[in-house]
Amino acid sequence: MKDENDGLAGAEGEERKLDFVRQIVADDLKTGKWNGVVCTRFPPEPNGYLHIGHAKSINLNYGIAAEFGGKFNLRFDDTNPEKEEQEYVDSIIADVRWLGADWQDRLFYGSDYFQQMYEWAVELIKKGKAYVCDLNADETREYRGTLTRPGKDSPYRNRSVEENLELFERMAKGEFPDGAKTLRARIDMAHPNLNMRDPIMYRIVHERHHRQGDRWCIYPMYDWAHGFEDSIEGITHSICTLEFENHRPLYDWFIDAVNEGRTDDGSGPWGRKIHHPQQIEFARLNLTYTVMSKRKLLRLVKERLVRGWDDPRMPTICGMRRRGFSPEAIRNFCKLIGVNKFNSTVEIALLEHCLREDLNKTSARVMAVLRPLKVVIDNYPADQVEELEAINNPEDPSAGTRKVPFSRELYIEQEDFMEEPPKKFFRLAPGREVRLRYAYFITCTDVIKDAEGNVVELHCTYDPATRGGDAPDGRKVKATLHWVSARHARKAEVRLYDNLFTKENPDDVEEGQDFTASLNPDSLEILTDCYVEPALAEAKALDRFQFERLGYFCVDPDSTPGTLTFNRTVGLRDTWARVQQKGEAV
RNA sequence: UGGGGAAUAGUGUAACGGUAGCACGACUGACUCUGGAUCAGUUAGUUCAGGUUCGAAUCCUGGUUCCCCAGCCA
Repeated sequence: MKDENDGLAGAEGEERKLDFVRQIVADDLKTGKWNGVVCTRFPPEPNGYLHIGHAKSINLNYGIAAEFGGKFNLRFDDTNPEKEEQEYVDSIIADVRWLGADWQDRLFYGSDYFQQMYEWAVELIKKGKAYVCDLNADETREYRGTLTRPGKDSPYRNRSVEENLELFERMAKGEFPDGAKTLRARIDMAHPNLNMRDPIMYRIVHERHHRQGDRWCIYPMYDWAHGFEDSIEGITHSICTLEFENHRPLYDWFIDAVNEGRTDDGSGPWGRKIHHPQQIEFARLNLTYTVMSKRKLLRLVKERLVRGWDDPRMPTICGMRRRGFSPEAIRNFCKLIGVNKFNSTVEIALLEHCLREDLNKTSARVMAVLRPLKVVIDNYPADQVEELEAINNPEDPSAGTRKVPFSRELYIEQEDFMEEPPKKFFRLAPGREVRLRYAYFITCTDVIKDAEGNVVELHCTYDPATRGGDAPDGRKVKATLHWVSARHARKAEVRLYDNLFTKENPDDVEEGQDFTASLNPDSLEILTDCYVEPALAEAKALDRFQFERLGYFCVDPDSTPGTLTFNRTVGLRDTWARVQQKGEAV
């Protein structure tokens, strides 16, 4: 922790630029506002899977704790039994851990504080700051007024403390049906901030809670619960997203209401003051060509528009993991996008940059042919096999080398051959010589076609003097192709992914349509006739590789020794594809 | 129309009254046994109008635009 603390200054010793949240934390540390304590938290509601937007929050909160020598809590904000499930709790724990945030032994549940919250609610009633209201949901809305018109007081607003106490107790005992009564804060029905118009603190819900069982039938609302969850845990900086800015006055009001009549030494009538954290809001992450709201992601899953929460096209953490993302790539992305107070949309290209940057350094290279074209080396002995040495990772010499089998019949990529090549096409063509990576120079001598005129097989000759890939006479070739030996290759299925949506902003649709109208029909392409080099036979789920010249690939959990299955995480930067596109554009 | 926030290259983000910088993208070129990686370079910006100041992205005034709020969701 010490090192990272020192890391406030960059490696070169220059000041690291602090985002506005870190600036606040640094200032608080300087002024001693919290006596040198820093405590943050990530407070997900277990009603969905985590996505890349949550990763931004996790990295912010955990990063601050780590950098400033503080603590980081993982806390489930499980105050609504109707939406929350253990499945989500489990997935969130796994995802936060995978992302590398360490909460040590501080895994908490807001629902564990229900009794304390209940007692504070009783205290507010006694202080005349809360009342039981019999208005139903529709009436409550009517009484609330509108953005421009003030609300009006509930007819139940002036019940006596005794009556409120009795009614609230009976609510908690389960004497009333769902929705019959609420406990509300007595603030100001004419307040310009609607959140302050006597907000509901408790509602009646006869529903089994995933942790509390049937112990409660009244459940606290977010505004009432959240500040106390932070307070109880000693959170110093309660970091949340922009839409809660309007709720901050209420966050503060509730804690101040409890603290009224309390003192620092506990001498007053209500005892010792409770901790009052500072809420700070930042802008949530938006990414081009994807959606980030839980509601929309849930819809994609429920309507089977994707294969599930962990579909590799999803921006969920589990989807990205299955796609082949590394936590490091995601962390670095979060570092680059920064933190601010205004809505912005980050280009997916930046995420892909971070991905490639990490994968380039860490992925073992391997050869695979996605769309095979058979090549016969006519002058190579029919029963000969050579083991050629290949480098596992040019970016990491310690990764060593491996042997790749070479024989007379090979597969190369269909797109690496053109019968009538345009000027800028450097790869194989009739009469042209190219290099097979780590193997030999070959020259195309004959093209075999089927009845429709499709190229189905190539005949070539090889130059035995170029073994290993270098010509002793110093002659050069303009292209190096990847290949696999037909006899030794393993068959594989490869799933290619593209953006899930065709539009930068999927919500940019015509009247009457919704974001599903922007779904990309070509976001998944399954190739079943692929060949990979034999070294891959042992690959395990989630192992990451670079298929040379093609991109980064990851073993899908569906993969079995019999049917190897890979996901394309992201392609390599492809200069040739761009040259081609420009050619088409002209 | 009430209240709360916010505006810096195409995108994301710095500059805290003193030369508007960085990253991604795009485009050149060098190098290369991955048309990858790497390296060098080019491109392009302070929402607008006033004011204060020797000096304004930064301070002040006014305008414009965008986001959030009327769940017994979080």
